[in-house]
Amino acid sequence: MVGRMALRPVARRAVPDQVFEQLLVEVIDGGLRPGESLPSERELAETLGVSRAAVREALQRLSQTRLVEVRHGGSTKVRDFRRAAGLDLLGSLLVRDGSIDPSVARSILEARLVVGPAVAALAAQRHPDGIGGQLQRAIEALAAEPEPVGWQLAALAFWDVVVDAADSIVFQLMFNSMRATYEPTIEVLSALMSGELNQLAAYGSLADAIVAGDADAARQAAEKLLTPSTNALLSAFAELEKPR
Amino acid sequence: MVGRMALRPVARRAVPDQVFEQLLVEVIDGGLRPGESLPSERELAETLGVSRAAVREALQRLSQTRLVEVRHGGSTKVRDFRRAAGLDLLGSLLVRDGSIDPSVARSILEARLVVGPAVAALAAQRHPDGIGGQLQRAIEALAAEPEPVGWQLAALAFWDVVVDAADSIVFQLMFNSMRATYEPTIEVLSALMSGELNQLAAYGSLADAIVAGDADAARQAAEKLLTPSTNALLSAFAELEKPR
DNA sequence: GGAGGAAACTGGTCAGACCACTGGACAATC
DNA sequence: GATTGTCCAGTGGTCTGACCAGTTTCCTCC
Repeated sequence: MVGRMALRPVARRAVPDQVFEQLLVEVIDGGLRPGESLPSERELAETLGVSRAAVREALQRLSQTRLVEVRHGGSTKVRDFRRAAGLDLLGSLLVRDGSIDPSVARSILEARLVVGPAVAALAAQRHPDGIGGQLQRAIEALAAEPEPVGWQLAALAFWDVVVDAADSIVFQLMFNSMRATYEPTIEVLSALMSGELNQLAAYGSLADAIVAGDADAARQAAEKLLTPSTNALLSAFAELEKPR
Repeated sequence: MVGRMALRPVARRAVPDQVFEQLLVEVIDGGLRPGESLPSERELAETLGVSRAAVREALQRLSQTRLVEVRHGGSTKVRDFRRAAGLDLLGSLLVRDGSIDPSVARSILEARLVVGPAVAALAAQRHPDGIGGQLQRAIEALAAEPEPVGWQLAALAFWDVVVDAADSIVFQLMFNSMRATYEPTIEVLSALMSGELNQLAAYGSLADAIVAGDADAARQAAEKLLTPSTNALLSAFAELEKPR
């Protein structure tokens, strides 16, 4: 029975995870430049004091993320992640050394402002059966949520319904990638956004437009919903980004 | 020295790749349903006649793709890939049994029509130094290209310049994911699009708008550039998608 | 100088062992 | 009777060391 001892779960990270992260940082921060060869697996294993299997696992993950290129018999080479990596790398780029990279955050907000309204319009265009009830329930959950973090999660759940209604696998997967990027930072960001987002009415308008099947209205409602928080955060991050 | 014998390189796929693909298909096609448990690694290894290391590598790749959830001590469970997987799964969804899934292709075209103009607008808004020359060279390469496949590659190179100019890491990574999805199918799709895309002038207008820094004009030029091929392919795929 | 080929790399795969964790069965306790 | 604690079988995590399969290097031989 723990009282107010403020105990945190012990972070017990897997060995290949640690190797992966070390190499990831090297690649992203430019310690290993594109075209450069990595040390051999045996060498890395010895250097890091882990088994070759662990190194292999890490390298293979880097390979799947398209950060390196592994060739049987040859040496493993670093790729240019800006030209090769997929959207799933975004999380690693957003959070660095435990803090948020403002330029990446800016980019995320920009993209959200483009994609959100488009998805809303598609959802309205298709407005599948039952969407009204789902949106209703999502909004009720939103209204009932006192905590900022819970509010963010409820907002994600709302958008989840919208994305699902849009019936577009690409936007669905994009949304998944974005959520995977966003969720780990939710504690930090929800604090910044807490004052901005209590605009239940805007969610209502968006839901109405989707149910009505009015694509243009849905697009506009989504823009209206996203613009305030986007601008607020954008200017906050622009401030941080100054020493560029 | 091989003459015209039409010999193809022997496909010598790595063992973990084959295991990965088998499990991937099971998950995507629903042979393994979300929440369901996979057989243990030892069991899979025996069933498939490979070492446990190979199975582990495949499972770990599935895990990174968020298709399964691996828990130390517990069993590995299938996730709902539609709700969890990232944009990098798109390639596996687009091409199935060697043929293209029309509903996925439709979704890609929709997304392209949304994101392309937005990226063009951003590129115009920022219009970095030297962008004019880069666009010029990309267009020249396009003009000089006789083959459909090479034309598609040159078009990708053009967009590469645009995306780079937009200075948005999110759109850059999205573009990378899309390109990774598209490139393997380029032989098939370039044939479908060959008649549609010889609109060099549209590329010119887009480049002009970007160089001029006119975001709205760039957005419109991009729409004008993408709309014809989008509609052509969309209706072609809609035809295929009928028996839904 | 060029072609061929050995040798010393590299990554790929396997086998088997042992560690660390989970979850359920079961006994001890209240 | 419900709760707590313990144990144990099964699962994934890691290591070792060996061998296979490609690449690259470089040296020999023509």
